[in-house]
Amino acid sequence: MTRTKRRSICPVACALDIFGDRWTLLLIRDMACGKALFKEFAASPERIATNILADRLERLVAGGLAESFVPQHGAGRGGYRLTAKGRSLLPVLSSIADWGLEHIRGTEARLRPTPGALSVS
Amino acid sequence: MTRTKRRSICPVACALDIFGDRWTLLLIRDMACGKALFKEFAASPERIATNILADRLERLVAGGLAESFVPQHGAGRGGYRLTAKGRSLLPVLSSIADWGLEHIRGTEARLRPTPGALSVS
DNA sequence: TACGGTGCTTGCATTATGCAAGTAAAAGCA
DNA sequence: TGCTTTTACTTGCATAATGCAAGCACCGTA
Repeated sequence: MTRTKRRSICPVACALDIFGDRWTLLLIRDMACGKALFKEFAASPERIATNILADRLERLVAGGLAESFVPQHGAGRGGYRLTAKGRSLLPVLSSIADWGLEHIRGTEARLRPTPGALSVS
Repeated sequence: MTRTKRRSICPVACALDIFGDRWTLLLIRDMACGKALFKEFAASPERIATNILADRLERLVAGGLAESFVPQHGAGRGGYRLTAKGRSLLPVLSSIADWGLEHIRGTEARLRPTPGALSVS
């Protein structure tokens, strides 16, 4: 995916150029659930490859959907978190989860958005 | 994408294995807008390659999201149309369109679902 | 029966993905 | 302080997906 020139003026087509792949929305999901560290994303059950993970984190930051942060008081590692724009994707995520739960046998809603991860810290 | 074995029990991950690419939801969009013929999909502004189009139509049918049909009275060509399962993706499509319209500059809602294409003919 | 349009398939180059391994820096521990 | 472990990536390479251009068979029309 080159993702440089837009394919049309359709909001769906343009949106899919941003998150129309198998991993991006899963990272948004993880961040919405409070995950922030590289190793936490890598430990998700889907087992994203680390090179893809690094690539997607970079794209998310470049696209303004996520941002990297370092803790103010120097304690612990930094990480990635959703921006307001990234959080605005939660209705999309929710509608997809609803569809999956209803139409794909064997799926379960394990991960739930954590209020803490969604508030502006 | 092998799409054979599921990555996890997460409804989002499983759903993305079905339509998590840059083309599938655009075909759902086109069908929802009343398009049915190969050439109509191929003529959409995003200009999907014909081999990808054939592949996606096959996957949509295999996944039960669309079905091919031939007109009863022999007049005209056949085509593809959404099944009930395919139509159930419209809320997902709608939430993505809403997000795109709000967050991607220059996008416009040109295509609108046609009631005729969504009714059980 | 020639002809154009439609619905594909095929070949090939480019790009994305997946897997395994490697590496530099930070964190933890003695 | 020095050593080890963990973390956050990067790199190399094989495989799969995508994109582009042709080609080809079938149908309807003339």
